[in-house]
Amino acid sequence: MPQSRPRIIPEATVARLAVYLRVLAGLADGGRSHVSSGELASAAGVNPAGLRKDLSYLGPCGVRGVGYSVSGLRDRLTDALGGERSRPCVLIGIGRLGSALADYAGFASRGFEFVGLLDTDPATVGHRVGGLQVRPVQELEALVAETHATIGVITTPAEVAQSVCDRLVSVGVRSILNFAPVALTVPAGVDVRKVDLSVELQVLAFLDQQRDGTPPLLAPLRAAQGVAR
Amino acid sequence: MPQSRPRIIPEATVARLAVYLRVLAGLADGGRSHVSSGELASAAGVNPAGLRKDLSYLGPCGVRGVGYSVSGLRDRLTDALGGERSRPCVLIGIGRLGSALADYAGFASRGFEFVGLLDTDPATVGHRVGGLQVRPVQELEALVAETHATIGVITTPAEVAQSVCDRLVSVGVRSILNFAPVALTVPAGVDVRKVDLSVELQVLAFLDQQRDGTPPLLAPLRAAQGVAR
DNA sequence: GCGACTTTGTTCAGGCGTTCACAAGCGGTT
DNA sequence: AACCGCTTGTGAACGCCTGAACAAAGTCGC
Ligand SMILES: NC(=O)c1ccc[n+]([C@@H]2O[C@H](COP(=O)([O-])OP(=O)(O)OC[C@H]3O[C@@H](n4cnc5c(N)ncnc54)[C@H](O)[C@@H]3O)[C@@H](O)[C@H]2O)c1
Ligand SMILES: NC(=O)c1ccc[n+]([C@@H]2O[C@H](COP(=O)([O-])OP(=O)(O)OC[C@H]3O[C@@H](n4cnc5c(N)ncnc54)[C@H](O)[C@@H]3O)[C@@H](O)[C@H]2O)c1
Repeated sequence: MPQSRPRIIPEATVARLAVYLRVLAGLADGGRSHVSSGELASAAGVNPAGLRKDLSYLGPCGVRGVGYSVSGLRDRLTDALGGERSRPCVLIGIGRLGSALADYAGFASRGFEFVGLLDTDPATVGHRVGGLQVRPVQELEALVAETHATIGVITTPAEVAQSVCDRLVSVGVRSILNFAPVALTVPAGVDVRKVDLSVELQVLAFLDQQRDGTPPLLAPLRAAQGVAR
Repeated sequence: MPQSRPRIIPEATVARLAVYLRVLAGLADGGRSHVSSGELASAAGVNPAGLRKDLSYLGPCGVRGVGYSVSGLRDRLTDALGGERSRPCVLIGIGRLGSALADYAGFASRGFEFVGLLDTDPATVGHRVGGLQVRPVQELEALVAETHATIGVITTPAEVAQSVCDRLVSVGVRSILNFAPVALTVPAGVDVRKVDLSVELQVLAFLDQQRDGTPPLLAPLRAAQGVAR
């Protein structure tokens, strides 16, 4: 009676589970059969105790005194994060960034497959990118209905991102990854994650200034471990 | 005697300040002179009270009963986040993703300027991308010394990311933005921020499954406001 | 078969971040 | 000049997450 699943998993933990899963995939390729929490944590760049806490949300999945079975834990994590089934995605805005994403092989290996590339630019529509032909954005609704895409990725200019988002939501897409520098408004029940590269650079600039300007009162204290977050 | 700065600013707040700054830039272009915390928060996709708390780290910068001066607040934020000075950046790995970043105009407008593009591939070296010529990666050390670059952006394959990172650190770069799916190890005093797109998709997949699988016990409760994080 | 060592799983405390609610302050109006 | 409404700034409570210490448990060696 494996009835220990119903525990809720914090979103921060989910993000780390995805990292562990990738590390485990690498270890499995390398032929390793077992790992300790310490080694896995080091490879993932986190605290060993935190890693064990994260894994404990899935119930016991290691063997005391030995560690974790690489393949066993990988399968468990795969399952917890949504199974192995392929997740069809649509990508809207096939410019420089969109093309890079469409071409990227690293998504397919995790089960994320682009089933539709959409753009308005007549010069772009019709081109093949990453094995797929770019289609006019007018076909968005039909394409989502046809392919049952569940994830929408927005790489259009910021001005049109909200309207694209609205169209995605209207045809049932409830998971959206947004690269445009705007805050999207969506109804409850729809999840949006935003990737904002300018903000990342700006935070680095701030930390840089803080380091040079006020060295005595650096906020907390960085772990001497030297492992980045 | 504007001596109220020494307060420390949480990193989460810094990231939001960068968002506010972008919204303010847009409002200034639109000719607005004042904004209320409510309007600004709505545009940034955050809670109004939280926004005011964020701004309070900079000391009082609004007028009660009126709101915030758009240009005044923008200047204050610009200053807090590292000033207006141009921040020279080097980009290593001019593949699909690297090219997209090098070509992007949105960074320069915030003061981030790429002063060096580096790659190993002989087929890529010499090409012009975004107004800059790609240089062989052997010149990394010389280029950083010459341009005084303070930020390094890594878009190489994961296998070589750590070695590239080490070289950047060895010549004094203390701010690194990493797109490769590995946890970089750096000495104390160096800041690394990681952008992991596979993880973002994986989190969306998890939320999707959670929604369909266990609707009754959704973790906290989503804000009815419908504003995404 | 037993003991000791290794590593997990969990509990506890501390810190951070977020949210709500209210008092203080300013402008406009009478 | 005083009042009223609007908006900021802040204090406090709450919840989440992180980091560390401890006990349970299984394996390996003898
Ligand atoms: N390129 C980067 O490195 C980078 C970095 C940070 C943020 N971004 C953001 O990502 C987004 C895309 O950036 P980019 O550099 O690829 O820009 P881009 O101009 O190269 O590409 C945008 C694409 O969207 C298409 N498009 C425009 N309107 C559309 C619509 N209504 N429906 C469908 N497609 C439409 C355009 O035809 C174009 O192909 C922008 O919002 C940008 O701010 C990009
Ligand atoms: N393209 C995407 O959408 C995407 C998405 C998520 C993550 N990533 C990650 O970003 C990184 C780059 O992705 P990409 O799609 O641009 O790959 P890519 O293969 O197109 O580009 C990588 C570039 O790095 C260069 N390179 C290799 N070794 C180098 C070295 N030692 N020094 C300098 N340059 C070197 C290569 O010549 C190539 O030009 C990868 O780590 C990838 O996992 C990419």
